Amino acid sequence: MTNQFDFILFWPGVTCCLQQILGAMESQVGGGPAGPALPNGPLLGTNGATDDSKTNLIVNYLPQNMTQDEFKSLFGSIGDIESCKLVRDKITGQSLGYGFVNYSDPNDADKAINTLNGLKLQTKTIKVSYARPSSASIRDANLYVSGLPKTMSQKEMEQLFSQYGRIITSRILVDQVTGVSRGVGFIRFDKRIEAEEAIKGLNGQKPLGAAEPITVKFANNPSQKTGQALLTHLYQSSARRYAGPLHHQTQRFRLDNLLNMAYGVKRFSPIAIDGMSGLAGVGLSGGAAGAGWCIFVYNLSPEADESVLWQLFGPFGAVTNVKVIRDFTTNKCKGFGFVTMTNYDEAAMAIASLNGYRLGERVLQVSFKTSKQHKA
DNA sequence: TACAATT
Repeated sequence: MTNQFDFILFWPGVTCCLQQILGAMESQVGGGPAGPALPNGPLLGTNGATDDSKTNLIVNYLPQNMTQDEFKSLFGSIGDIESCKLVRDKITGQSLGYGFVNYSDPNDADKAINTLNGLKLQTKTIKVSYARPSSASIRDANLYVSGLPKTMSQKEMEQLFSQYGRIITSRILVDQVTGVSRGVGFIRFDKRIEAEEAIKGLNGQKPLGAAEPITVKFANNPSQKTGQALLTHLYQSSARRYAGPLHHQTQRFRLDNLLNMAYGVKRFSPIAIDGMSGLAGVGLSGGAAGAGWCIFVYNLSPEADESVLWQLFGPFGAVTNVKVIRDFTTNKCKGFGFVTMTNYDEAAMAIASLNGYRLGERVLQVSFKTSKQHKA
């Protein structure tokens, strides 16, 4: 593997070759964080001073499964490496998606930026740039921002935050299909104190003439996640659960549904009558899973997962998306979730049937999602 | 307990 890299990287069209080689590496959602600069084997001179500013690089957005050896091989193809480090989670050893490379020759560092920055590896486009000197003052300077107006661009967000300090990276998360903003983003400042000031100044504030205030807080660091939560997350990501005791219930729902239709239950579609004028504020929406009716499901147990929502709503018709809202730290369900259904009639039927339904010890409350809680 | 979002 290492030799393959060394050989192929001498040739033009490196991107294509690399993608073939790395194609076997498993794709993984979630980008690498723009990590804080970390000590990278500093070599202290006799005067005790070190200047790595022209040789030490930070590499962001590496594919999740790239190994230390592959990392070293890729960047070692440019020139002699003084040291390099793929940053990994302390507990699990998983790559955090970024690393550092310190070249012997500043010219090679420059060459690495010109050659490898923007290189596409699997689903990622890697970023290669000079690393800032390691310092406590630049740690924990990453902010998570939510409630942004959907129309706000990354540039506009930067303009809003730039009054508090130097921005190192920023990002607005977008719907993968439509490309529309999800109203959530990240801002990494150069200094932690700048991030603190931005929280003081902007958290709970309305940008420009925005209708709603934004939330600004320190971003959670994936490496701070507990090992248990991480394992739970990995398990939930890959496991496909099958219904146990729930199965007979879904069969009953399906039967109810068929009976209702067979006996001509009134199927009122406001769309056909008044063009949705009576439905302002309810859950018709576009989204990653396509347009549909978003349903709010309340009183789920902390252990609830997506499969229960599929099981409950699937029998009523086309379900394009389900989501259990979890606490980011504990991975426990926060008590509610969302279901998107394509057709109004089927969504209405599901709501009418499932609202008040007892699931285990809990009575579900099911309704169309409202855009704002204070609205009726 | 009541309407998300974590690169």
